[in-house]
Amino acid sequence: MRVVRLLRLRAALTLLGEVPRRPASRGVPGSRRTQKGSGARWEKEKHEDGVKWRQLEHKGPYFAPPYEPLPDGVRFFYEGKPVRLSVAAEEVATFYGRMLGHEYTTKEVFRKNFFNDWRKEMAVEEREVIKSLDKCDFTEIHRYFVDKAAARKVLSREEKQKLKEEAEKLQREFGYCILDGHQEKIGNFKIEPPGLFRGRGDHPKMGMLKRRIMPEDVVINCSRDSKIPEPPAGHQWKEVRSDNTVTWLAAWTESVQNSIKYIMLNPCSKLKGETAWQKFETARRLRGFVDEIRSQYRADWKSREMKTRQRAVALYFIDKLALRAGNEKEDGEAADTVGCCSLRVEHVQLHPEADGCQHVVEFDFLGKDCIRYYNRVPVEKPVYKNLQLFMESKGPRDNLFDRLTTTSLNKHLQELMDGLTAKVFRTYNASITLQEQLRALTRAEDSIAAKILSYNRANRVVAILCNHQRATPSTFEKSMQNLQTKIQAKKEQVAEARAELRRARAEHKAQGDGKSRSVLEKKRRLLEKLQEQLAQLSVQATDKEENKQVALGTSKLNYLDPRISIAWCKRFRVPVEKIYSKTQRERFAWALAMAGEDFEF
DNA sequence: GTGCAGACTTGGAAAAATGTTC
DNA sequence: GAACATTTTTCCAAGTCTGCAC
Repeated sequence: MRVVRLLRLRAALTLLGEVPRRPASRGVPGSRRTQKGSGARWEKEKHEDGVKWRQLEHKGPYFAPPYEPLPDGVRFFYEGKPVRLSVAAEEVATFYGRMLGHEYTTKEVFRKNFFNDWRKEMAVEEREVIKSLDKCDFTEIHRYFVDKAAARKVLSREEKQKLKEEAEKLQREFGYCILDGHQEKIGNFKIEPPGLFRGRGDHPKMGMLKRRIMPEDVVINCSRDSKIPEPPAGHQWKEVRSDNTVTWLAAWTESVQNSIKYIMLNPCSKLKGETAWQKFETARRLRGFVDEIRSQYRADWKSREMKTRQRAVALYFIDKLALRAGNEKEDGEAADTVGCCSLRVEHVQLHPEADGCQHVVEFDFLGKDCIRYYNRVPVEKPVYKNLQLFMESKGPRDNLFDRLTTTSLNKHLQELMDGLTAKVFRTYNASITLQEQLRALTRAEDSIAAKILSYNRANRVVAILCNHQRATPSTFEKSMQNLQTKIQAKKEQVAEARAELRRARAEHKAQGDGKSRSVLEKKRRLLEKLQEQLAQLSVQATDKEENKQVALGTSKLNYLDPRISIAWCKRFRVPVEKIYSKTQRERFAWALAMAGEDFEF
């Protein structure tokens, strides 16, 4: 079902993609064209190459509170008998216990990894006893956490207020830093608490123990002359360094994948805002190059070199289908997912004819986060022929583009345009699509609600292009039904109001006095109001249905140049709060400061 | 080229906050 | 003002891409 829906929406998208593109109007960061008001905060500050700051001062990260042992009444059972666990073993048991209702705990890999790591935390005697997860009973632990969550929900107003104030205090104390003389918000000032690793899809490491991070694991980054953050009492930092070519404040190595995690600034900070702005400027710059790049890769489909042909076909997919680059992954370390360059023969099927089109390529693979990408696309004949060639005498597990890597692809792109990489195409195509869609869908005479539907639809076209999917919300059916009930009720009200208006009209005709006239006017206004409400409700229903399995957030936050949306709001008199929430407006402060209603991507 | 570490962006799910209805 | 629905924010996993060593 989902696949069919996406396919249909994609077909519509392809059609709209045929609309001729308007010539680029190029704006340079800081140029008059793109700016309105001073935007001074967003003038690029002159740091030499690679330097991110002159001054960085902060309080260090906030650590998860120490483990609180379970109360005596909450027991763990093994083979039906209560077993008292050591604190270390109990803590890890609670990580599993609190997840009992979750699907993860039904997965064999998760269970196996958890049990394996749990046993490492046990004392020798515990290990002697606890030998099989199937004989473990965590239900009391689970219930304890469920009750605890429920108790939090029913706290009194005062108690809730107190908790809120405590959180705010924490935010004030650890949530900000000073960067080059300005106070900036930190994105994630809390060190990740210990728990069980929740890898997505068929992740081979799911269920493994994510160790508790101690100050001794943490590297602090701050300026030499600043007040060095105090480690928690009785502890010390792994290292304190002063590296102003990076933006992170603190870092540690996570125990499951052995990768580095960072404390970084919030997206509303100047530093993050500037990089986002730069990213969109690079994508805008691509507008001026894209025609030539397209003609070049088309020419390269006929190259004598296999490597060049593969690169040209891959680039075509990246451009046309907004596929990700697809870096190589170590097998066994993560779920088996692919992007463009790592596609295997088994991920594509060639159809000489399908859906009434010639040369159809069927893609079916798991992309980032194990989200399935399924698409059937008619391609140009040389692409089709090349794919046949690339697949010749290969097994299903072989790489489709065996002569291509993301590094070589990006090296090539860099030669075509300064700063160009595979991902820029995603940004470029997402933003240009939003702009085109808004132009095609918005009508100036529409109501605000209808304009917002148009905006969401434009946003949705982009999300579908980028394959941003979500699980259907669990409450979807029910809430849809509620909405339908509401619509039905409103329809009845409208019918009733219409009848009343008819009666009032007759009454006025008969009486012809001022009183009946004012009644008539009142009835007319009522009908209008109800009709408007009905229209709004049905718009809501349409939007909801179309959005069932599409996630709009990622494209909105990462791929769509906010200046396009802001300009649209200004042009069509839609309050920007209808499009961006408070945090989103803070994140896009740079764009709000500079985009006028005539901004063009 | 290839492998790896590091730094940063992008991603959906889950939790929390807020709004609506009875 | 409780119960439920919806929206917003937080969380942290999973990508991209660069630079360096060999």
